[in-house]
Amino acid sequence: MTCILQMTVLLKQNIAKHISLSANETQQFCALFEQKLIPKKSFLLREGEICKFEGFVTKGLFRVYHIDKNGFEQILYFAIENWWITDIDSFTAETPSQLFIEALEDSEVLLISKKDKEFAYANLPQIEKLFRVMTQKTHVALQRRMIDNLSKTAESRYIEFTEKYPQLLQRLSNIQIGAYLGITNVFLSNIRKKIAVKK
Amino acid sequence: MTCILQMTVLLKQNIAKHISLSANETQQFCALFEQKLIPKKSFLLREGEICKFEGFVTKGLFRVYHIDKNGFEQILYFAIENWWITDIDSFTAETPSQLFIEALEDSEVLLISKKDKEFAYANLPQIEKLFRVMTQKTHVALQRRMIDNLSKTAESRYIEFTEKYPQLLQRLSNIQIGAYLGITNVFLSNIRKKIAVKK
DNA sequence: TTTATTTATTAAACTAGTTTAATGTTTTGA
DNA sequence: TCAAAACATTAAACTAGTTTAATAAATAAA
Repeated sequence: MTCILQMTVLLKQNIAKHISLSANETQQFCALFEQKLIPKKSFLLREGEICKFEGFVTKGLFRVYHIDKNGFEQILYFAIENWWITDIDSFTAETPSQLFIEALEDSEVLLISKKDKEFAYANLPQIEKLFRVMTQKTHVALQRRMIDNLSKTAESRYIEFTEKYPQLLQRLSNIQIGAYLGITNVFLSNIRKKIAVKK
Repeated sequence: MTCILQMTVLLKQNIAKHISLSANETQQFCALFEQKLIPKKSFLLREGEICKFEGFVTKGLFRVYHIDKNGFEQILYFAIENWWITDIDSFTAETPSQLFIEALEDSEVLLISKKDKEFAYANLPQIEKLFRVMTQKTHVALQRRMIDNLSKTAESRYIEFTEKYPQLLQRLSNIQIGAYLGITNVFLSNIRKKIAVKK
């Protein structure tokens, strides 16, 4: 387990990537987080629960996914070190979540509660900007993914995934990658074979 | 053409749906918008341009879409009265847009420039919250659409579209609806026939 | 009002991706 | 370290959705 001071270094760096925030405000904001260890295969959130946190991953790997009425899983996103995780819908509206958040590796996160986040919005004016900017960036990325899913074949989506997230590729099974791309692992096997033959 | 005072009523109502803002601040913010008429089939934004505005639709209908390298169109969203339109990526990063925004009917929008929006962020503290909250809601909606596209057949996506946006259905061609759902208009015809037979 | 253009429908051949199932491989856990 | 479970691969039959093309219907333009 990493020491909490060391972990907030990552968080502070991440904040600085989005906005410029005084050392004092940064310190006050980071003090609102608490560390939690999530062992592999355990859940930070399950469908039906109300999401009480917003999290920043400092170690490990999570998947955020939905299970449809036929029992198939769709992965909304993966989160490794330096990524944020939450069910933004359940967190803000305080409604039961339709998502699962599961650790795929032994993981560590910094969590902030809804109450403390509201405290930050009320008392640290720049925090509102931080989350506006971050949500915008996340939204732009999802818009691009939406367009890709509407227009590209599974093969080119897979190739682009391998180019965009090479570090994730090593850490994920084909089943997980398929659930992100929207295809079965069987078809992903075919794609991989086809690509291998080409080379 | 509607009078500008009348149009800002819609804008004020829309703001009030997201946050509570004093009459004074509402007034100051709304004064930053200017009205523009966009005739049917003309463009508010074209690929390659830098998006200089954020817009609020007070009349008419727009589509925000991308054209892929094979010349096919993917519709990111439609916007009718009370919807906001922009290319958030191009607007914030000031990079060339990959999107087109086209009026499908004679339309009216209230536009705010980047400079005036930054003025609002700097001087009207609640405006930061307004756009954080709106971006969050938009993002939640896109997350749901993403999951639907990963898990549901075109037929059920079409049925859900007709249930969710009955007022849009009347105003759009099958070609537009198909480009939103990610299917060809030929296949959409098949779906419509199949549904009609069922009834 | 007539003509040109866009849109919707249908059919038929095709392709991308699924399903089921069998087999071998890797990982996990007691 | 051994057995069980999870994962990856392959094949074969199948289905959802595309492509091309022809025809009819609706809309727009002159």
